[in-house]
Amino acid sequence: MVDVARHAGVSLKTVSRVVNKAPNVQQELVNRVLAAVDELGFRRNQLASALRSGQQTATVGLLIEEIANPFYATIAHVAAEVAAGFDSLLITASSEEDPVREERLLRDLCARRVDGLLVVPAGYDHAFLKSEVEQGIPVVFLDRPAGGLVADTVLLDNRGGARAGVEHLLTQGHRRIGILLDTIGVYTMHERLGGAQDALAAASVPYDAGLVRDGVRDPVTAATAVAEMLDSADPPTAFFALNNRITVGVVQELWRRKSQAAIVGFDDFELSHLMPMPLTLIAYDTRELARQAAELLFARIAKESFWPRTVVLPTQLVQRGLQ
Amino acid sequence: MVDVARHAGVSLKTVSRVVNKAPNVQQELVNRVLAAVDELGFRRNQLASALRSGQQTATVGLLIEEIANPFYATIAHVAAEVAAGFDSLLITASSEEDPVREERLLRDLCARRVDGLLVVPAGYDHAFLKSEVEQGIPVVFLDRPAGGLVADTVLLDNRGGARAGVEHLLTQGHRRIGILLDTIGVYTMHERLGGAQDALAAASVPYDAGLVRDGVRDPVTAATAVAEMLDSADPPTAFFALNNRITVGVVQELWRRKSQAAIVGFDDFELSHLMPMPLTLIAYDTRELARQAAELLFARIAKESFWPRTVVLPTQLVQRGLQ
DNA sequence: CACACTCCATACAACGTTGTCCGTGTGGGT
DNA sequence: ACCCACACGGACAACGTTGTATGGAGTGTG
Repeated sequence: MVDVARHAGVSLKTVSRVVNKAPNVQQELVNRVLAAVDELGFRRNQLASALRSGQQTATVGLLIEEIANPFYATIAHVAAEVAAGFDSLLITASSEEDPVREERLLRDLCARRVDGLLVVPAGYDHAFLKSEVEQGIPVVFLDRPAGGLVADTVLLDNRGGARAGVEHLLTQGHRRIGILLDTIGVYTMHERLGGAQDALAAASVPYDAGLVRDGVRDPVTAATAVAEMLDSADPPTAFFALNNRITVGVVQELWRRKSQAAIVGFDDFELSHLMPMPLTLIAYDTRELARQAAELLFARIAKESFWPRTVVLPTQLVQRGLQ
Repeated sequence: MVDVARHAGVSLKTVSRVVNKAPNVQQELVNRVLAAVDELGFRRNQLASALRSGQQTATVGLLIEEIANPFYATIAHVAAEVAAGFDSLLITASSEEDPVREERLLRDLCARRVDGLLVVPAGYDHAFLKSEVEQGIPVVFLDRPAGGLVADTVLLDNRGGARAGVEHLLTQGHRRIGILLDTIGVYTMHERLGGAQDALAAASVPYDAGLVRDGVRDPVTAATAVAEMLDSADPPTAFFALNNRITVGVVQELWRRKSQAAIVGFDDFELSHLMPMPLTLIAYDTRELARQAAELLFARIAKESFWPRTVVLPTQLVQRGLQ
């Protein structure tokens, strides 16, 4: 800035005024300064600026599990969109479902003095964020609730959606329903399984733990699990897949052996309508999930104070696949 | 830090030494300081740290078109992985194919003093980055080359891949091949179309501009274009889709009308093997593309000096879809 | 001609941290 | 008793920017 001032023949302070679009500067000087800025290729140092003038880094942290997953990619997209509306950029970090990594990344983001945090929790204890929150960094959790911390949260109606999905199978006469899920420890999986159990109980269908498989991490293990269950003595006539990767695996195996078993899956996915068999899916608006969370965060950043909110978004039963 | 020093009964300087893991500090003092850090919830201010000690923000900028697109999501994932290996975080920004937005975002990233930039260009002129590069911010371009700037670049063999794809159709006897592409102005599209023309010319098949449709932005317009071409007087017997969104649209329309036309598509995609008809796809290793670019960038950041490199990665013809 | 007002220069401190230099005390080796 | 390395404190400047304060030149007003 000193160079720019010299080059434009004005004072350092005037350059600062121009760069910050402060009023009370003659148009001619503004032009001279801008010309000098252009000529010297000057860019104001955001670090120094943020350091000096209180705390506005115009940067927001987003912590997700894995950016390659379309669900989180959508969240990142919407969050970036909302952030852009507030002239902010997004630092996206992936915890890979590892609570240790999660804590390290969140601390790092705080050290960078981001204006706020959007977090899809991987761990169960976020008490370590308490001091940061007290020091004024707003945090909004989405998709999963925080542990040991009262904070704004935006969730999906996992339980209600799962219940509706299983009810759909029950009204079609299915009584033996294979249920496939990823890690039971993850909040969403736990809730969805709970919803399925609710539906079974409401219809007085006994809950058979032998029909439930957990640790189904990807399409391949899902296909294997389906094969085993279908080859058992009393096979299921329908499957409930608790996420879209599992749904894909189930489709693959059922199609391979031309099975007529029904499928209900949690999560819609991009090419679901091109799948070779009818699917009933529990869909929801991922964009809306992210939008609400991001806007909540920026409301907090703008110092709007209100009690921590928890928003729960509805799900919807839809029919997909080639008929 | 002053508070921490007081609380631990040591000097400010010693706290700095401990926080920076400098040698020559007694273990007992280290423990006292760390205890005080923990108790007061102190986090070193990265901004101030980076400002003072030269330039190491441990942050890298990634500019892509759109994070919701799985191709870019994969790039973001790998870039973040590599960055994590260097204890860095990623600021991801989406240009949405808008050169104006691109320039604004890149300037913003430079103002934040990122250690380096990974850029998938949207515009054609990146001369404005020259001064930044001279000031020491390394830039690596990927998937598309930069305009008006000599810099490290990692590309795919778009032309060779497209040529191989069309050659595949030609050897199967197809002579009328419908070609569908997105904006011709985009580098990748231009190269792929060029490769297709190369193949046609090599086989002495006349190039019929009536068989080429551009401006095919999504699956729906692709399906419409396919319908129109099939309903024309002399319909194509095969289609070459220049990206995966177009491929999906072609599949949809061909399946709807039970057409036997052949498909070759550029880009593989996640559920391609579950598509209801055989597809020949030009696949490539997106992860490798991103990995090479990211590692090139960090090599530059580590001040390894060598002539700007251009790396071109091969493509591969693969068979997909339910047979 | 005194007065207020605008526009700007100059000077200085501060944001939180780190590099440098110097000074001091301690313990170990000759 | 000597020297020396080591561990630490204290003081200060600096990174690039912005907020505050002060004063001066120029313009317009009564």
